[in-house]
Amino acid sequence: MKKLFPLVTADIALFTVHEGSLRVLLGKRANAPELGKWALPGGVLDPASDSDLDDTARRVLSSKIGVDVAFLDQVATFSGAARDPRGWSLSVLYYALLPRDQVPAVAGNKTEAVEWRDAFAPGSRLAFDHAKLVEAALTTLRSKVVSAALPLHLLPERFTLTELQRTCELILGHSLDKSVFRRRLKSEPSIVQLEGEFLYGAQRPAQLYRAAADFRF
Amino acid sequence: MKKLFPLVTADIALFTVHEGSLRVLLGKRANAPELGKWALPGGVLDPASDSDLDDTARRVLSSKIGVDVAFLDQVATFSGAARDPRGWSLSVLYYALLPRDQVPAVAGNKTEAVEWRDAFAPGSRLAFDHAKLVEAALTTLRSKVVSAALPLHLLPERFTLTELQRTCELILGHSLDKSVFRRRLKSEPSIVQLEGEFLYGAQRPAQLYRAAADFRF
DNA sequence: TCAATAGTGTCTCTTAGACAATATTGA
DNA sequence: TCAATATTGTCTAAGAGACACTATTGA
Repeated sequence: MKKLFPLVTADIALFTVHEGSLRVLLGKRANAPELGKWALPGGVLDPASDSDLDDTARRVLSSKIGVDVAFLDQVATFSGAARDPRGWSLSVLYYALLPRDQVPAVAGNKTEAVEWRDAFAPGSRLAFDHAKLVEAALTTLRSKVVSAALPLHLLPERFTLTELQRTCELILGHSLDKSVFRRRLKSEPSIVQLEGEFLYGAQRPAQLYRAAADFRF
Repeated sequence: MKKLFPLVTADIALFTVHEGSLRVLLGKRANAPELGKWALPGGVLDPASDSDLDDTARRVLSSKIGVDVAFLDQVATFSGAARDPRGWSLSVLYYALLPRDQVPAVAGNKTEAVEWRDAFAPGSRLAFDHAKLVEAALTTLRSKVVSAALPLHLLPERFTLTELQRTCELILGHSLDKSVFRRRLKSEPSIVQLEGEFLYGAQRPAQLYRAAADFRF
């Protein structure tokens, strides 16, 4: 007998920047089906406790991964009879961004096996259709970088323009012109200069910035 | 007792151009809840016959409205416990485009009450959260017009550049410069000039064009 | 001829892109 | 001083926007 209801889940592509590359978090599946394969973190909707699917996604990240992300948004919905051996399933895919200085929090927390994989090459044999999901999340992420200040969500609270540029470059996959990049930021209200605060290194100090107070997206 | 499974539906914002404005199709609800209110066409997923949710959407359009659309794409997914009095529900919202010369086919077919409403003012008291859904579909539609040749799906097979421009203007809600518009189309491979074919009216004849054979988007 | 719309040309201004030049630190 | 990176400036070319101009039909 066929099931009358689909399995409804929220899956999350959690991105961060780690060791100089854009990463996505994968977990090793501890249950059948696809036991032992790597998959995006996700969980089944619980109508009793989730007021909507965003809730489901946040609950999964909080309980399974141990992080509460500031930024979470939908990518698309994947559905069908063929994508999960248990039968008809529907996954709403989210993408979330974790500031790179919060990466250690993830590694420490859990006994379950999780890995930060290179987002552009997350591995060849992911569970279910998750290779496709990663691809889709990456496309959405990229499309947002062009116009918006989205990558602020991947940076620490205080950052330099060079750091912001590097982050954009990592996501886009190609280098940007320093001069052009800075010129555009001049008219970007979501980026605020921290008057008199600098990052000191082995060279000329770099001006520090922060996201505007009302910065949301 | 709470339900353990959400109600999964596909809702469709079917757009067309009619009498000089952008329209969206609404149907009068014939069942409770929200009986008598106007809503986007939609239907419950049938796992037995739908291979994925796109299938559900196409089935709804075909059976309830009587059209098979060429273009159908996702907008976003709306979910939660509060949006439908029957309980936890999840709707994947699609938008579809109907060429304006196929509008009569819809009107004729059905005994159920359907109306082509102005997409920017579909009415104040739509069923459920459908006013929000229309808004979201409209935003997506607009965002696609800027860069792409999407409005081709709203035009007859053969069309003039002025017709194409008017259609873009209807969607965007503001007028476009003729010269700029045509200049951009010069480098648009999805639009093909029909050599020697013209539309004759009460003035200078207009060159006819068609969408490129491989045009999908 | 005129009205009406199709289609083209031209000017300016903004901005992207490339790249050079300058500035400021620690070593 | 030099190495390294931050920050700014300059030139050019492409494109957007505004708007004027020409073209071609039916009445």
